[in-house]
Amino acid sequence: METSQVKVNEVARLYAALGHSLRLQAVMFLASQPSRGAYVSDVVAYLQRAQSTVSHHLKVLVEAGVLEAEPHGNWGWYQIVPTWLTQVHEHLSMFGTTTPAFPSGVVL
Amino acid sequence: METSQVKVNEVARLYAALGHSLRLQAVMFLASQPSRGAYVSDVVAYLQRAQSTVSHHLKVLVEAGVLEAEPHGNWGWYQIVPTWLTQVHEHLSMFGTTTPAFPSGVVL
DNA sequence: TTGATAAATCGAAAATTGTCGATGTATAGT
DNA sequence: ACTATACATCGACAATTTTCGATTTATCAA
Repeated sequence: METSQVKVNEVARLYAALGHSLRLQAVMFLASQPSRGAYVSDVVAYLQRAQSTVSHHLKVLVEAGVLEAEPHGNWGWYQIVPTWLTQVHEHLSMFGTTTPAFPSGVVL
Repeated sequence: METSQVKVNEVARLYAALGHSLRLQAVMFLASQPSRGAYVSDVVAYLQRAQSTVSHHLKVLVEAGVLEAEPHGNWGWYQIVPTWLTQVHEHLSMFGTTTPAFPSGVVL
């Protein structure tokens, strides 16, 4: 179905965002901060990559819904979206449902 | 550190494996089967892609630890690794969630 | 207003991934 | 042994992603 296909793409994008070691480390770094966020320059210092590279990855994480950006002055503040873990858990629960909506015709 | 770096790469590979709509659909399809597994030909019929393409994606999922392969005769049986959901939840718990480990209804 | 700083965006090269047809390999049935 | 079937693997091309330096934009401070 089209609607569930949209959801699949959405979830796949979420997993893909976490499916890169630099991005995963960035998320873990942000999650480890007491404020659950940090400035771009902090992430750059932590990941030891070019600033443009880090900006790119942070953008990917924002587009996937894992992070949210909140500029303070000309400092880029990024923090974990409070609900993203819940969303992941909800998505994972689909693997436990006994009767998902799949097209009929595929029979074992 | 190197040792935790290995773990990060491992987890990132797990997310990356799920971060492609075809592979995510394959996993959902297998999870929807009463036996939690299916033959390659069934997945091919479901995903409507070339057999070689499906084989490739199934291999990626096996290498990430999501699926396990078990040849029956010359039929390729693939099934969900019973513990992979647990692994994902374990990793997610490092982000400091208070969400229950398993949504209701999930059966491993 | 001028200069310095932080980060986003651009442009391009390198690396990785996705896709399919063709071929190879092993098994099952006759 | 021969044939058909199921799947893996190969080879090649296309598409996407990753990375960095350079540039641009915006903000702050003097």
